[in-house]
Amino acid sequence: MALTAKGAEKKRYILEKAAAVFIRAGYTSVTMKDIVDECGISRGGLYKYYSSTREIFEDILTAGKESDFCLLTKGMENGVNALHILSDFFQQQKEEILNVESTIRAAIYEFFLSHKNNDLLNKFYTETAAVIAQTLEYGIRRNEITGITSKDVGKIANHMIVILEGLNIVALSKPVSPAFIEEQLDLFMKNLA
Amino acid sequence: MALTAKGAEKKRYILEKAAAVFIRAGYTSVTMKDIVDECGISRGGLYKYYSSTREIFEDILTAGKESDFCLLTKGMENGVNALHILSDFFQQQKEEILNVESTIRAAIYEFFLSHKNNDLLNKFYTETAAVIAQTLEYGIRRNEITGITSKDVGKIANHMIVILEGLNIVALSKPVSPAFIEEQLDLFMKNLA
Amino acid sequence: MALTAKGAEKKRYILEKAAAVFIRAGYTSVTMKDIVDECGISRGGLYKYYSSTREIFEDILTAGKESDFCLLTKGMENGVNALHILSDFFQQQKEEILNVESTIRAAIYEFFLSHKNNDLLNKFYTETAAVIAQTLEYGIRRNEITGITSKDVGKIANHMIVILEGLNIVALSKPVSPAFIEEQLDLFMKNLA
Amino acid sequence: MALTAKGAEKKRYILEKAAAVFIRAGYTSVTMKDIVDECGISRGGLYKYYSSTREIFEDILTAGKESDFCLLTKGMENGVNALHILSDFFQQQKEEILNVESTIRAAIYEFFLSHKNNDLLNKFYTETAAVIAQTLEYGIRRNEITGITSKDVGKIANHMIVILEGLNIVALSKPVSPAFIEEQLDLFMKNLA
DNA sequence: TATGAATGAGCATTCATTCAT
DNA sequence: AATGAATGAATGCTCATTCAT
Repeated sequence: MALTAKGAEKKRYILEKAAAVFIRAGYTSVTMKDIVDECGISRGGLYKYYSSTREIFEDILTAGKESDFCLLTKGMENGVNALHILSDFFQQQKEEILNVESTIRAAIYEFFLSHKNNDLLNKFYTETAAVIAQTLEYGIRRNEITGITSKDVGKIANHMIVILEGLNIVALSKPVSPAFIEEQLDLFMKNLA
Repeated sequence: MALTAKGAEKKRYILEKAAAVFIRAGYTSVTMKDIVDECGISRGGLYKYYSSTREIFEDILTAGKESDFCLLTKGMENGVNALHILSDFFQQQKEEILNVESTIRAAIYEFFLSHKNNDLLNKFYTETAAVIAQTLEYGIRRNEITGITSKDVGKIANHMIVILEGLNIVALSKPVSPAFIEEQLDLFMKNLA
Repeated sequence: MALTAKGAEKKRYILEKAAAVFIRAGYTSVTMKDIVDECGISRGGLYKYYSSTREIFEDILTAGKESDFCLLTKGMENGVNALHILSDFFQQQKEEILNVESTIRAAIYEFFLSHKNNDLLNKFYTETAAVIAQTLEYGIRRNEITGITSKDVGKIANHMIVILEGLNIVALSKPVSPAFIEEQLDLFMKNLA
Repeated sequence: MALTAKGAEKKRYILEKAAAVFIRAGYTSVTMKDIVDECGISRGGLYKYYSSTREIFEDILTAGKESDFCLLTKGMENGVNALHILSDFFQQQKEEILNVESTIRAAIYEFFLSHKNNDLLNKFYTETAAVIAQTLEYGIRRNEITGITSKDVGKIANHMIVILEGLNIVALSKPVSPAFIEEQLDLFMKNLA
């Protein structure tokens, strides 16, 4: 049965409330009841739309995707200097890492660790790497990035993902300072200059 | 009550079997029953030694510690060339990352994500960073590492941890090739030369 | 969450069935399973309303209160002769003592013995003593009770409770005859004449 | 198998330690493990002598019996004034009631309430009543007790038991003052004068 | 549609009891 | 005899899931 407009709205409402739960409590420990309570609806009402926390979480991920690297695509569309684009992107990532405790990131790791045969994270990495690579190519083309050649962009894009993931994990193990993150990102930037 | 020799042996047996379960199934989904079944003992028999999967897991972590960076300490004790030490260490890390699916690493991430106020991982990072920093100092002192000065070793040691953690996470999201890992580690090595 | 009318009815049903179990089996040995079985509902169904036998038992006590001394308050309200009121009250107590094996009294003693820091029984004694004292005052005021003065009512009211409790305990240890109880209550009555 | 002298000694040791446990924790909640721990022996060691807490408790009761009314029998043997004997007995009972929290009395009630078809308490009451009755007869014979005649001694002896039991129960529900107990016992004494 | 009471499968946990050493 | 590790039956308790209203 196709969802009516009203149904789609209800789903959005559920995702929004559920996201708050996942941010607060992580992934594994969240029960359908937790989400029912947060939404203020009935069990039956929730089950009409979703039959597991997994389904809900996957929908949250799908809905929230793109937003991460739209800074990059928008920047290229607007012809912004590649180094500025990357700098803005890093700034955004830094903010996220500093506030990692109040983002859904921990839940995402839990989710993907507890569903081994899941390639959502893999897809996300591949897509992000592609957009970063595009940005690098864009910067090389415009002579704004000179430290690397076209053949290295894949490697460097992956390096960036590796470093950002590493920073997130470390930040989840203990609060980190802005200086720590800047230092680490600077080490990456040295690859480009 | 102090454990008898026999009791200690039984504990070791339980840890070994439980580790197999955690490697196979991660952390959160593992139940006391799973471990009971794997051990081939009775419920009461397990509870005599451990009262929760958390307790068991923490004991596994404690027992398995140190082993990770003993390559570094041993190398320095034996006066090995710093670059060789690091190279060996990378080789070891590479192997672990390639086989991350059959190590307990995924369970460790799950464990630490589901017990937020836990600083085991934090401690582990701090200790590892310290040993890496020592190794870098050692290399600088011996003129084997020339690309960095003493004041950078902390930053670089942390960078290494960030990259290794990032690689592990990425490797958990999809199988990665040896080439991929080498490529990424080489980017790190460029900082030292 | 406030209970719906239906929920309140279910609770009453559970209390009724549970009371039968407590009367039959006492307090300590009763399990949630016993009550589940008696109610003919599921475990989860019971746990929705109560999470322990203790909670259930406390609700039974709360629900069943007052009834014991309403004979006294009603009598005074209706201007009945004090000695008649007491006589009726004794009659009621006698019946209860004779049938103590099929009342919840044994369970009450068990309950209160196994939860030491519980002042439900204490409260019950205090309240009962107060109503008895009121009745005695009432009788003295009306010149129906002449053997004691106002200053003795507290002592005598307590004496009554002591004797009633003693009779209950003795009756629980072996079946007693109506004559035995009458004899003992008469010894108390001699204090009033 | 008859117990050796050594076995009998071990049993006495177990009973002594177990009594401490029952005084501290009541009857129902005590497990064989609690007693094993208190005795500092092995499970097997305990099971060699006793196979349940019930058996142990019954042995404690049997061993401790007589002591309660030996004051009465001794008094008569020594030709003490009946009113003095009773006064001493009351004094003893008062002490026990005041310290009821640190005696085995609560455990006794729990024990007898949780084993309905048990006539130990009944027997105890019958025996105590008999000795009290003897003491009353003795006092009547010696013209020390004048308020009652021989035909009332049974009734009065039972009354005494009823009041003592009532006092114990009330004292278990809340700490009582010496004055409270004296007051109540005085009301009883008025029957004799 | 929406509700939330009811279900029962499944894991957690405790203890009396046994038995190889 | 004494030990205490091991057993497993029994109960506690939670949740995903269903379904009558």
